Amino acid sequence: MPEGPEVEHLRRSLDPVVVGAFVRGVRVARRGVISIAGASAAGGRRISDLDAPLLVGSRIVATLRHGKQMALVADSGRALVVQLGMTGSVMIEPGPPPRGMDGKHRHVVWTLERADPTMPSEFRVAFRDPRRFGGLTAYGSRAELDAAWSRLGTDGLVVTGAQLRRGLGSSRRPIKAALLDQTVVAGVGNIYADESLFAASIHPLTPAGSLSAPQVGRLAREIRRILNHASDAGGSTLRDYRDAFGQPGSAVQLHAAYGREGEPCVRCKTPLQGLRMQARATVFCPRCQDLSTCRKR
DNA sequence: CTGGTCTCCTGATCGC
DNA sequence: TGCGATCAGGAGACCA
Repeated sequence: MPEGPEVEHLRRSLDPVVVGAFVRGVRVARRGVISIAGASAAGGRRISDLDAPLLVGSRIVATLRHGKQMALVADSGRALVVQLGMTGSVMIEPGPPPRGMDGKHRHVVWTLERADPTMPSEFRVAFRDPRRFGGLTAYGSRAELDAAWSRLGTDGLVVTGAQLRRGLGSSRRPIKAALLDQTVVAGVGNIYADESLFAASIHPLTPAGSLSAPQVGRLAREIRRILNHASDAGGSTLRDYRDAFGQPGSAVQLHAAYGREGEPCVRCKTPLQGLRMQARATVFCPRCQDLSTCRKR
C-alpha cells in the first residue's frame, strides 16, 4: 500500500514528465473521487465546473509531497492533491489506453502536452483507484494547500526527534497507533510503522508518551532512514503499487518485520510475532522489542 | 479531548 | 471448476 516512500517515488517518476506540461483537457469518469477544498463534495457539480480545479488550461510548474499526499501545482496558482489510498496510481500513458483490468477504474484522465523530444507532444496521465480509498482534492491556491498540510505532522522523511516528541506528547495510546496518525508524523503507514519500531527496538504496544527522549530520538532517526532508503529503492510493491511508468518498487526486500510473522528475527532468530492493532496486521520481535523494558510511569 | 470501532471499496486468495 | 467467505487497510465518521 502506498505510504510516504511510494508517494515520493511516484512523485520523482512523474516530475520530469509533467512539470512544464500544459493541461489540455480532462475526462472525469467518476466525480465522487474529486473534492474541492473548503466546499462540498464534487458529486453535484457540473463536469465543466471541474476543469479549472483539475488544472485544465494551465501549466504544471511543480510536484510536491507531504506525507502520503502528492500535489501538482499549476501556474494558475491552483494545486491538486492526489491521495492514493490503498490502490491508487497515477500513470503516464504515452500510447493507447491500457486494456483489460488495467484499463478499469481510471476515474480521471488528463490530456497533457509538452514540447519534448523524449515524449509524444500529447500524452495522458490517468488517476486509477479500484478500491477508491484515495481521491483528488483541489485547492484554489498554494496558501490553501500549505494550510492543509500544516495540519499534518512533520513529514517522516525529515522528522526530527524533537518534532516526533512534540507529536507524541503524553499520549498513552500505543506507539504504533500514534505513528499511523498522520497528524503526529506524516507518511508513515502500516508497513513502515512496523519497520521503524523494529529498527528502533520498541514494542508496538508501548504507550507513546512513556518513551524516553533518547528512544524517541532513535525512533525518529530510524523513520527517516527507513523512509528515505525505501524511497530510493522505488517503494514497496506488495501488489498494487507502481510508479508513473508502471514499474514496481523493490523496497520489500528491505523489510525486516512487515509480512514476516513466524519467520526468524534478522537480529536474534526469535520467531517474529503478530498481533492486530486497529484491524491492521502488526509484526514485531518479542525479544528485541520487549514491552517489559519500556520505561514505566 | 481521547482513543477505540465502524465504514467505505474491489480484487486476490482460500476452503469446500 | 465454481463460488461464497475472508482478507487487505487509509482515513474520516462516529461514539463512549
